[in-house]
Amino acid sequence: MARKTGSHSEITGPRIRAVAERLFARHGYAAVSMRQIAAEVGVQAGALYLYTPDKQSLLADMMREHLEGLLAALADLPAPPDPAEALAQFARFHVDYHILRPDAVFIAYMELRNLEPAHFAQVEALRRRYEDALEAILQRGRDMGVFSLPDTKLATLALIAMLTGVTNWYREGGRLGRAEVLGIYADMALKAVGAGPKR
Amino acid sequence: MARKTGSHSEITGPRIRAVAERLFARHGYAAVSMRQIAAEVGVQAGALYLYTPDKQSLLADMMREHLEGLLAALADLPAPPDPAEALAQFARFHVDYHILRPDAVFIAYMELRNLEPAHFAQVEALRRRYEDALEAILQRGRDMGVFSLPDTKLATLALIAMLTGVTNWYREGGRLGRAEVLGIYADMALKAVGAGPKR
DNA sequence: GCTTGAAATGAACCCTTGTTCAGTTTACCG
DNA sequence: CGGTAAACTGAACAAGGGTTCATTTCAAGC
Repeated sequence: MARKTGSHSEITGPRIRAVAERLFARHGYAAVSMRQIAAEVGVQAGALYLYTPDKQSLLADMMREHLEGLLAALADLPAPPDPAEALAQFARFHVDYHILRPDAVFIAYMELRNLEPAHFAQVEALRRRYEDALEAILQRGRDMGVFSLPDTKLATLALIAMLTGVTNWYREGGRLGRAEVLGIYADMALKAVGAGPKR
Repeated sequence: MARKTGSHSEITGPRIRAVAERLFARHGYAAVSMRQIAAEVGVQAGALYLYTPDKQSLLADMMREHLEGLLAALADLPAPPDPAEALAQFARFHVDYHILRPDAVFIAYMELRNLEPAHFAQVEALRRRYEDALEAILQRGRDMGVFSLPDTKLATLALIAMLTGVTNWYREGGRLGRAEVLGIYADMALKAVGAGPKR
């Protein structure tokens, strides 16, 4: 039988993913070598291949899992009937989720170009599904006359860019607290689409 | 004397920068080799070193020049007394400038991590100056009571992220024209800070 | 305690990297 | 037309890349 206590496989596997995520985010996928990852994990480079078929899969799996987690968390939210409330909830959710995972977010948005076509298509489809969720909210708000939007697709991308930008500067323990930041971004999002902030 | 007509140096130099810009934007600095650049220019790798001391300088110069151009263009704008007008002008300017140079923009925002500390400091200072220009507009609008902003620094970064996001999707000849896009972004920016769109 | 097999080593594989440089080409100047 | 210097080649360098694999380690189960 497989070993249990004392076995390292259940520790090394996740550690590789964690280290790779941090290094990829910090220096970029192409700039990080398998030997660097191995060194930080405390293992030889060859050992990495017990946990991943190759470097590319390490990246692709990481991105896919991040986006699947994001979509799953989004699906767990209630669906408020009021579009303004739905948008405020989305904005808070998005900022909060991204603030807590800056490395994964950065990689998912920046390393798309380093994916082979097959992996790229998978990841892009997931991202598209997420954007569609926001666009549906905007569409409904516009149909109900509470949002004023010349173009919902453009607004979707503009809002996501604005909200995701939080990862560029937010640091835990900084000048602004997390709750505060969520509120400000949600307000800006609501105002940007022509709805008053939720009180 | 130096040759003039027939000399390639005044052609090869700019071509190297142009090719490098496109490749860095497409694949990332670390993923592009000097041999790839040379091949696209139609020259041997060694010849690149007649025009740049090393690969790192190629990147750093590119980023510095982009940001200097951005700041110079910004400085050429008039300074409208009305904050809302100033913000609308800034938004239009930012989107327009970025739409026309997607590769340079992408590199300036994404390859910061690949700069050596000395180059990084220079580039970061330029970017900071640009952000400060927008923050000054927001600050003045808030002081005059026409913008409602809990935090001007956060708003600055949120707006820049939103506006810069245009490079993620805008393509010349697409569904929306450039003028149209400028207008929509400017409106969203104004609304986001609590000012009505300029008419 | 001995066997077993998963976990990890460490050396090797071949390829590509950034960079250098002695030598060749080329087109202008005098 | 010959000399000159700029522009470029092409081969070499040492270092590091991703990946493989025969071998060693060692805790778990009998």
